[in-house]
Amino acid sequence: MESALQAGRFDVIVLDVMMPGTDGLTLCRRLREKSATPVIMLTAAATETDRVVGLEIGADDYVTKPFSPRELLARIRVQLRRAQAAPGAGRQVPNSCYRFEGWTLDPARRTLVSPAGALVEVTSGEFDLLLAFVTHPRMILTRDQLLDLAHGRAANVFDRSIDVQVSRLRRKIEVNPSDPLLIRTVRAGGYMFTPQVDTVDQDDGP
Amino acid sequence: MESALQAGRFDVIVLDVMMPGTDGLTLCRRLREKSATPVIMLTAAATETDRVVGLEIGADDYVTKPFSPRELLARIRVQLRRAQAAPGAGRQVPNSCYRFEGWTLDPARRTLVSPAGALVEVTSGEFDLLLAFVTHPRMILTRDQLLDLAHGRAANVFDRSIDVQVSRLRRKIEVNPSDPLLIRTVRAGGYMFTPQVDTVDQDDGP
DNA sequence: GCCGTTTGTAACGCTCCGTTACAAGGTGGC
DNA sequence: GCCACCTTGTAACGGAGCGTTACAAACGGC
Repeated sequence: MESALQAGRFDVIVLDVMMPGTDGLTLCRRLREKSATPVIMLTAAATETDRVVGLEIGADDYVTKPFSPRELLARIRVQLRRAQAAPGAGRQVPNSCYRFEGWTLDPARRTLVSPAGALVEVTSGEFDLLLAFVTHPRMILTRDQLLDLAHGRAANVFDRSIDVQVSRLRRKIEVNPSDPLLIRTVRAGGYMFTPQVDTVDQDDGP
Repeated sequence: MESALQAGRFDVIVLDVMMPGTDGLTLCRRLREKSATPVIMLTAAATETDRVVGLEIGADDYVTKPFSPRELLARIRVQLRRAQAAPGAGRQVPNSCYRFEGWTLDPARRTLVSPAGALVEVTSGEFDLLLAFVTHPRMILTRDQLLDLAHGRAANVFDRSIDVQVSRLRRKIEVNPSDPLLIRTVRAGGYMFTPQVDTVDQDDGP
C-alpha cells in the first residue's frame, strides 16, 4: 500500500481492520499524518467501541460486515462527491512548470513556450504526451506506458498511435525532426526523453 | 427549520426521515440545492434502498435506529473535522470576491468587472459557469461536472450546452476568443480554467 | 398577452487523432 | 556483403470531438 501511495493519487481508500501484519487502525492513523485521502473502514469488528475508535482516529466512514455492496458504493460516492465539492481539492494541477533545453511546459496553462519565448501551439494530445515525457525524463518508456500516461488507456495489439503522435510532436520541438535529439527512439523498447528537466515554481506575477 | 437556517449558520444538520409534513429526504434534497452544510440522516427506515437513496440524494452519512449515541457523536465529529479541514470552508464570507488576471467576479453582487474596471454584462448562466470555473481553477472539469456545478443538473447523452456556454463566455472574457487562454479545451476531457484565482475580501466602499 | 432576453438544440465545418499503408532503416543469419 | 525479416517514420484517409451559428423554446418584465 505504501509503495502504491507513493506512486500515484487515490480518490478513496477502503481499509479492512483485521489484516495480517499491520492492522487497519494503525494504517489509518499513519495515513492521516500525511494525507487527507478519504478512508472508509470496512470490517467485521462491529462493537460500538470499535466504530467510535475508528472514526475518532481519522476514518471518514465505518462500514461493518456483512455489508451491502450497493451501500458501500453509495458511501464511496459520498466521499468522491465531497472531494469534488471541496474548494481547492481535487486533482488540481501543480503550480509549477517544467523546463528543458530552454523550453517551458506549463501544466497549469497547458502551454508550451519555445526557447525564443514564443508560444508554440500544441494540440491537447501532443501536450499530454509531452507532459508524460517531461515527468519521466531519461528513462525508456514503452509505447504501452506512454499511452497509459498520456491518454490513460491501454494499447491495442497493433497500436501505432504513439508513433504517430511522437512524430507529430517532433515536428514541433526538434531542431531537426529527421534527426531527433530530445525524443530518442529506443529500438524494440520505446522512446526516451533525453534532456534534463527542471521543475520551477511558476512566476504568477502581474 | 427553514427560518432557523435563514437566521444563522449551522455546522451539521441531523435529519430524521419519518416526520409529519415534509419528509427528510425532500428536505435534504432542498437543502443541497442551496447549501453544503453536512447532513446526517438518522432514521428507522433501514432498508438497503433507503440508505442508498439517502446517500445519493446528498446526505453525508446515514445512521439507522436503534443507534448508539456515542457512535452518532463520533460521526458528527467526523463531519465537523472535515468542515474544518476543508480550506476556505466555513469562512465563506458572502462579500468576498474572486480575482484572476485582473478580472473580478463578485458572487455577492453577481457582477463581473474587467481588468480595465468596466462592468461586463454576463447572463445568469454565464455567471454560474464562470463561478464554477473560478472555484475550481487549474483542474480539468468534464462537461458533466461543469453542468452539475453551474446548473445543478446532469447531462443528457448529446448535451452540448456547456460547449455553447463556454463559447459565449469566451467571447466576453478572452483577449482573443479564437485562441483562448483562460478557458482551455482539453480534448476528450473537458475544460480547464487556467489562471491563478485569488479570493479577496471585498472593499464595500465608503 | 407581448416583446426582448436567455438558453438549449440542431447543424455545419474545421481540427485533431487513430488507423492503415508503404517506404526506409535497422538487425541478424548466412 | 547480401538478404529476409522486423521495427519505425510519415503521409493519407476517415471518424470523432469541438466551435460556432442559427433557430426555437423558455423565461421574465411590463
